[in-house]
Amino acid sequence: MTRRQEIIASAKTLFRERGYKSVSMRDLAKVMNFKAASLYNHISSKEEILSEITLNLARNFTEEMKLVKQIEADSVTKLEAVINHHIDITLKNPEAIAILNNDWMHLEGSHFEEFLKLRNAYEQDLRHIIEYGVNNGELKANNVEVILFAMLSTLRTLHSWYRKRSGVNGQQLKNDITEILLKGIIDKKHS
Amino acid sequence: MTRRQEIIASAKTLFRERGYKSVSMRDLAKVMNFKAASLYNHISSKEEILSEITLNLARNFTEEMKLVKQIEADSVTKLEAVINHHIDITLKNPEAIAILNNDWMHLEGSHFEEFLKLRNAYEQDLRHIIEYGVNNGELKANNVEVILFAMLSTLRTLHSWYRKRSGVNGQQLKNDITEILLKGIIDKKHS
DNA sequence: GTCTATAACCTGATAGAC
DNA sequence: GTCTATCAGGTTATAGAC
Repeated sequence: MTRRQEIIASAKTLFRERGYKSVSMRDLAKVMNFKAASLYNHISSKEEILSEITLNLARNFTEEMKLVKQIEADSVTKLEAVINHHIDITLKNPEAIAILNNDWMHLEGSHFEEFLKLRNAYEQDLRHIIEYGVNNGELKANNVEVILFAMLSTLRTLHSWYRKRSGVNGQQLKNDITEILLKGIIDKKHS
Repeated sequence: MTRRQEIIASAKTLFRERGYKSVSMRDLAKVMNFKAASLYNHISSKEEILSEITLNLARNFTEEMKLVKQIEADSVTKLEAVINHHIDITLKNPEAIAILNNDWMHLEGSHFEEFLKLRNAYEQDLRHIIEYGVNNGELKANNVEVILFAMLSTLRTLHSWYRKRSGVNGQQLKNDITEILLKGIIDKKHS
């Protein structure tokens, strides 16, 4: 692991814990056991650390969505694939997801623009999958935007819940979340 | 509206837009059309503004949950009431909810402690409603924690989605979200 | 109740010795 | 590649004139 990677790894922990704006370069240097000035031999600015963390993750999501779009399947199967990919990424990168959710607005210039582009494209792809399912009768004719929002809200904040109960079984989590999001929580066998 | 209330109203907009840590007292004074020092005739610290915004809202949620606990009804009816209350509060205070979600960790001392206490109690009350429903067969025997998390994630981030499509009908929103959270999105009539 | 001035400190980032 | 020293500016908050 290069020094640069170590810096980014430490930043992930601190940024997640206290927020990007509350962590100073001196704070970051302290946990690395050297001085703030030395950080600049490995990175060129604080914002570069933020963009490396968030844009790598956003590109990761974009790649996974590309795979989902390529499979030949119905809408529900594709939604299950999106959920599974999202959970896989969350279990591997909970800190980066938290930072992306909370601090993306502190990206600057072209980094900010690239992030918005990737996020909007991801949402648009998921919207199309849902619309397709509504149009062919797989999904209820609810407001597509509300379905999209409910799914993304749950998936995007999974990291915060997973943190409190780590050690949870990944496959079990996928099953539970897929069941709840797609089929709801009411037991039809009742009453 | 007192000057103090005007300051807090302006702070709600700025804190939501850029985050508590990124808004300086000079920024806040500027939109009020006076100087930073003058703010201190009406408030005693920046953190006091944050705590007023977030703790008032958290107490509001606690009161609504108290009403839900008092009604005599089954689990599903209580969950519907929680969803309706949450949506009502969101439509009235979208800025405060965003700030509470993103910046609660910047509360200090007793404010921080009170917030955690209120939030944990709210989650615990909701957990009990869900557990009751699972035990009497109303709800599926999914992981209670996953159900709790999925509901709260959706409700807590509703403000961000509502912002982009304001003017949405409140009752329609309640119906859609209740349907999706409780009954899922798959159309059982299909295949 | 708002102002100017300022205290005391923190911020990201750079220059240059070693 | 890490250090010390420092720049140029920003931060919350206070003192005291008006």
